[in-house]
Amino acid sequence: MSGRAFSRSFFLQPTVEVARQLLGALLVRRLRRGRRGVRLVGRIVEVEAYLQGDPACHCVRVLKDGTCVPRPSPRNRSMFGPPGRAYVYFTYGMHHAMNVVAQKPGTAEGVLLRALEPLEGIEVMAELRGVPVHRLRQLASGPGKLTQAMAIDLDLDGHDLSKPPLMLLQGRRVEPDRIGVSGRIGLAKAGDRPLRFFEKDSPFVSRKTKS
DNA sequence: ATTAAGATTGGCT
DNA sequence: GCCAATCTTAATA
Repeated sequence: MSGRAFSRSFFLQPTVEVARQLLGALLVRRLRRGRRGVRLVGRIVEVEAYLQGDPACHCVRVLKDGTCVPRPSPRNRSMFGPPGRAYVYFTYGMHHAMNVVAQKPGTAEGVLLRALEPLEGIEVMAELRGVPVHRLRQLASGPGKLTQAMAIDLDLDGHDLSKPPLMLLQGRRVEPDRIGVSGRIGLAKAGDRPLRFFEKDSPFVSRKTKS
């Protein structure tokens, strides 16, 4: 199960295209467990794109007249940085979520990783999640579950995803007719835009698909 | 300084 | 389906 990192130019494509093409890619986490090293691998099956001029994006401020302006802040600074890095944030007082940063520095767009198909290191993932090993579908079917299963937290904010201990590698491509599209989940604003992409057949995607 | 909302999850009805 | 948990961030004063 090898695979190579994505090129810089990959992340400079339109972010929606980056999102679609990240389906099928592998997220690989190297962890130290006591004296041993462990490798956790998941295949990306669900993502959402967050764009400039998008009221739902953390990097945008919505003015009274409805216009959106970039809003750099300590939390979202990774999104304004180089592409191919991680933007990890903490929310609801208990969950982390991870994005892959796209576009050149200064342009804050990214792809939220929402669900993985667990492939390797499943026992460790289950332990990190606090669920029985056989409950495969509960391991990473949601942005908060995914980060918990892969031991991703704020320490990895800004991390270059072409290097250990957290890598994004090319996998087998998901054919366009196998990709489902819907509105994004859990948003107060702009939830209607078709910016969520998922593998239609996968039992590992998160739940409610509004649309 | 104060406060409201949040790219969620899990448990309960 | 509904709601509490939990606390940081960002907006408002």
